[in-house]
Amino acid sequence: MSHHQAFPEPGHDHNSCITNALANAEAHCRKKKARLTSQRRRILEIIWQSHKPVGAYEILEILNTANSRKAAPMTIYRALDFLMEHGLVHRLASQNAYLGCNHPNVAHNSFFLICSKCGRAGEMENDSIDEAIRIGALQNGFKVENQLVEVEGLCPACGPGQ
Amino acid sequence: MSHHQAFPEPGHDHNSCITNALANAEAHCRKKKARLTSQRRRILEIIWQSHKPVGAYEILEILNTANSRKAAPMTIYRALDFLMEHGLVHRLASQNAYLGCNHPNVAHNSFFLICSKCGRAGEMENDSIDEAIRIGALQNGFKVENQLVEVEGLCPACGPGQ
DNA sequence: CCTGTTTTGTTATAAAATAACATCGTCACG
DNA sequence: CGTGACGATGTTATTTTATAACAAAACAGG
Repeated sequence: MSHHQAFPEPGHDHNSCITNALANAEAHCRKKKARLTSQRRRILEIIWQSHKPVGAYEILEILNTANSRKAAPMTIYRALDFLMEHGLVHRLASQNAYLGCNHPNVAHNSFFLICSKCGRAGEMENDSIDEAIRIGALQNGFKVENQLVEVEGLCPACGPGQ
Repeated sequence: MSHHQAFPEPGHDHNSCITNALANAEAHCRKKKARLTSQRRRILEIIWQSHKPVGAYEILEILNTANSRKAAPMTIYRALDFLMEHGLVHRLASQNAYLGCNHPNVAHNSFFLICSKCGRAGEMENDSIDEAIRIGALQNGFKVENQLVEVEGLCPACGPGQ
């Protein structure tokens, strides 16, 4: 059993995911003296409403249905920039969408698993993949700086067993 | 030494890359009874002008500077759809750009190496990476259908040795 | 309280991709 | 040699995603 599963159980207590993520974010930002303003916090909270990656304009719409003041796209992208800079959110290039990260403090190369059925996404870390990529690249004389791994398939809840 | 290098030498005969790629494309389409029309061929040729991934609108511009008839973006995207469908071109999600593939016939999971200095990109295949991803995913109860690996770093020509 | 910096607001625009429908070409079949 | 159907292209409009540029507000630190 790994220290954290990429995909939570379907019936899990998601409120605690949210609470947890926000608490980690608070702590992380306090330590880094970064300003997790209420707006940024709110947007992070929206991102954590589910385990599905969320598009910037989706976030915008959610924010604006809740608020009477109407925000512009820039607002979202600026918050996302901040959140990504501090590792609180990752961007999934294959989806143009954003996913919360609940362990911003730990340095990590992330791999993303995206369920083609339910749309949820999970993050994992894996030294073997890292290593295989590093070696594969090196065989081509290539020095890795940065890697992007996004895997589509079936999550535990949607997989063949179910 | 592998049967094909992801990155060609800086001084290589690039005309032969182009010729080669187009010939492979012709052959592949003939076999598959797919219609590599002159427009599609032309766009493939533009993509092969370098080993750098090219954006759709870049292609458009190149096409339109050459021609008096002005094409619309749709034209490019349709050609790209065709070319991707037949494995003649891959899309790099991290760049919103397209890269020619010179071995459309061989079934392959591609990994892409993208040089952060010169912008060139190379394709490689690697069973170890495949396998590491499959296993890593499986440890999270996830069944892989499809994977995306795009690695940024320094190519042989730009790397620390140079 | 002032002051410089960071954050947010606002408007406009760029960049990437798709939708919908009309027209044209080509090829197989009669 | 038609002709009819299907695939390819043309055309216009629109959607989706993201950034630029500058003004106003909020805030930390002295």
